Amino acid sequence: MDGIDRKLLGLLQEDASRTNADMAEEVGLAPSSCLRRIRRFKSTGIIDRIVAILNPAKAGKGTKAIVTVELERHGEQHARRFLDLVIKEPAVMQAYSVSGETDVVLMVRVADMEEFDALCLRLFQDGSNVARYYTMFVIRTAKEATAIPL
Amino acid sequence: MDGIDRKLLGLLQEDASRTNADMAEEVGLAPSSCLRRIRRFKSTGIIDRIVAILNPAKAGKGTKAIVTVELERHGEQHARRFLDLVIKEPAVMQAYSVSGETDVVLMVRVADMEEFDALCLRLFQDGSNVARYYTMFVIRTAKEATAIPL
DNA sequence: ACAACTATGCAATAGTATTGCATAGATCTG
DNA sequence: CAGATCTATGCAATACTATTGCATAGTTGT
Repeated sequence: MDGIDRKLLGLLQEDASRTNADMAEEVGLAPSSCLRRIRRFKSTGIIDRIVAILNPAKAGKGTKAIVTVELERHGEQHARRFLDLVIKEPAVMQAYSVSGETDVVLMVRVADMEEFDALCLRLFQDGSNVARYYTMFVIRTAKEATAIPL
Repeated sequence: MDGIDRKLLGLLQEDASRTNADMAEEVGLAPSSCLRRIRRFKSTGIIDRIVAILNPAKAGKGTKAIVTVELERHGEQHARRFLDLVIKEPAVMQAYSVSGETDVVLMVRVADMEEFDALCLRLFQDGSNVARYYTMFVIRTAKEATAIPL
């Protein structure tokens, strides 16, 4: 993992649709050498996957909410049961167990309030082990990057 | 935007490194027709970009934190000034103005606590208009998708 | 019912990734 | 320190893939 590797990963995190020859020139390598490094990234798992990032508004999912959840019963078993429930929902894009006041944080993408309401009914119904939940609706997205700093 | 479009966008959100011919067969189109649809996604902006998603741990940024921020002085001018400050930090991957108890939510990726500490010193110093901030460290990532449900 | 527009498939072409091979550099070993 | 081993590199040939022109079929609007 040298400077060229970091530069390449940076380029790929910004735009993975560029041609290999193009990126090779930018980092100062021959196309074949460049390609072999990129392939190594994939085989070692540093690059997890190559994906298309959609524009949320144009994809009809313009509403984003951050939901913090306080569980009723804590402990491994109960926590896992709730998480297993939420990760099945496509609208729940991220789900984290966290330290602090609450136990779980969910990042949710929906079309509108109606869809959000329906989701909450499914996730926070009686028996889903949720004591309370707090919703923060995203008013403005100042930054939404996928690139990890290197 | 028909069923084939949604199927294609789904495939591209999962794996954008597949060959066009491959995906064309899966959705039941000729390669040329499939390619034209994908190109249209890009030109209309439904597809924002194609990127490499890195494995955070293997990229040396294994620590993630969700930071909620309460501003000292509210209002457009002051809020924007703080956001302009935070979006410059590569470690701040997402930054949102939100409704609710706090004003801003940051999603932060760092290597370790030392790096997090240094970041906080830069972001929450005197004069940055922050009244309080609350940090939730991610203990377990149950789900971290980039795909928007269609 | 006709015209205009759009999407499709085929086949030829252009562009790009991929591989084998010889070489240079780095690292290890006795 | 010399020799051996391993790894990365560049070049050039090859294989693969995207891309385009064109004729056709389907759809929409008047």
